[in-house]
Amino acid sequence: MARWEPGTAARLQQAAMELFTSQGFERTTAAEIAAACGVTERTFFRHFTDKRDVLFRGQDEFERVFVDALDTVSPGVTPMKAVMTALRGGASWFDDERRPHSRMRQGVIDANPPLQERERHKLAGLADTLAGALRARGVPEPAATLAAQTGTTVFGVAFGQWIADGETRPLDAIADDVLRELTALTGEA
Amino acid sequence: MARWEPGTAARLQQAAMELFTSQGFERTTAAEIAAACGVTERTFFRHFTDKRDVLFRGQDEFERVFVDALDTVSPGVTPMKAVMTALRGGASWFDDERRPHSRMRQGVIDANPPLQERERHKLAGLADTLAGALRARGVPEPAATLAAQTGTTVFGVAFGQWIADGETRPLDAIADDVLRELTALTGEA
DNA sequence: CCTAATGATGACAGTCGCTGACATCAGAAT
DNA sequence: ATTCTGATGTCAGCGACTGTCATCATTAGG
Repeated sequence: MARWEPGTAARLQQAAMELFTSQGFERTTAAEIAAACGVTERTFFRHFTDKRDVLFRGQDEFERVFVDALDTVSPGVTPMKAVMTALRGGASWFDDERRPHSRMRQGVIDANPPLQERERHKLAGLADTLAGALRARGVPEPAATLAAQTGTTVFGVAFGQWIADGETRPLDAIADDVLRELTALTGEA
Repeated sequence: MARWEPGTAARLQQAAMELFTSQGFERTTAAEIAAACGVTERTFFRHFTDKRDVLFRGQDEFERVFVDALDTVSPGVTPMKAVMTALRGGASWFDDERRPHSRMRQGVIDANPPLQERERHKLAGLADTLAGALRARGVPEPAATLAAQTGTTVFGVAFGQWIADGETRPLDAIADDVLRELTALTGEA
């Protein structure tokens, strides 16, 4: 038997979610989250780089799903098609079982500006990662950045729809629709 | 004659730019910036909501240039064309005289992750504002958000090119080129 | 000309986010 | 049995940021 309960990080994440939900992000201290798990504030900051990070861990793994999907695409495919394949790969990570949790999580983020700022930063980081992967495939700039950013835009809009009340379609299907809409929009200009 | 030197906020911004440039963002304290202008730390935080804000003030005015340009567009124009008009309006704000200052400023931001995060947040805020203006014009969702976000993507890429070394073309011309590239990309998918 | 309202600032205490340094101690490795 | 490892506790401390009250030159009003 271990000296400490395992999964401290996961328990801290869950405690943070509950506390942020019940009393808000600003009015929840890191020490409070830690105490809820029976550890000290110092331990909290050993698991997470800052207070916002507690809701965004696992993103690295999340990014890898996108990149792995992109790597399966044969070299000749156009950048946007490659990005859309990456998106569908990432979308598969958000299966129907995950939808309720994603809804709650997004509720917390939407209610707290500092968390929105972090989320946008993470999404931008995904775009940077995808752009780098495209450049590694030989896509020149600015096409690589444009395709990657456009892809994350599509993903973000589709995700917002996916967690909307009453929505039941899978994320990848929504993303396809959103891309069609965007293609129509740019085609008009 | 005024009791205090006027333009305290502007002097704080300039002092902050110099200190961030010479010794970095993290290793510059708010008290230090304030002292460089002969005021107290408390006064610094009366002018700026937080330390990062000192480099991002004036954005509200900056956003209005975009929206004002959008408002000049006649109602029947397609969303993307309307957004591109807004972009050209915003681009006119960055005239050639402003380019050296923008280059320095971007250098500081690129060197400091916390500032990058704030910049992305501000750019996202511009997208939200534009999307709202589009909805006010009768553009439905998700077209409004897509057009607005795509527009800011184009603007961001064009801006990055505009401040690149040796670049001399005006921002609006670059933005037009970037949009053409993006249209070509989406047309392939 | 006197007086009161204004408004940017100083002074100060305090909370909280976050870090560095060192000690602790159960279990794994040797 | 001893050493090593690694997650944790403890503690001191800095810096970001806020609430509160006092100050005082300027300005508006009488």
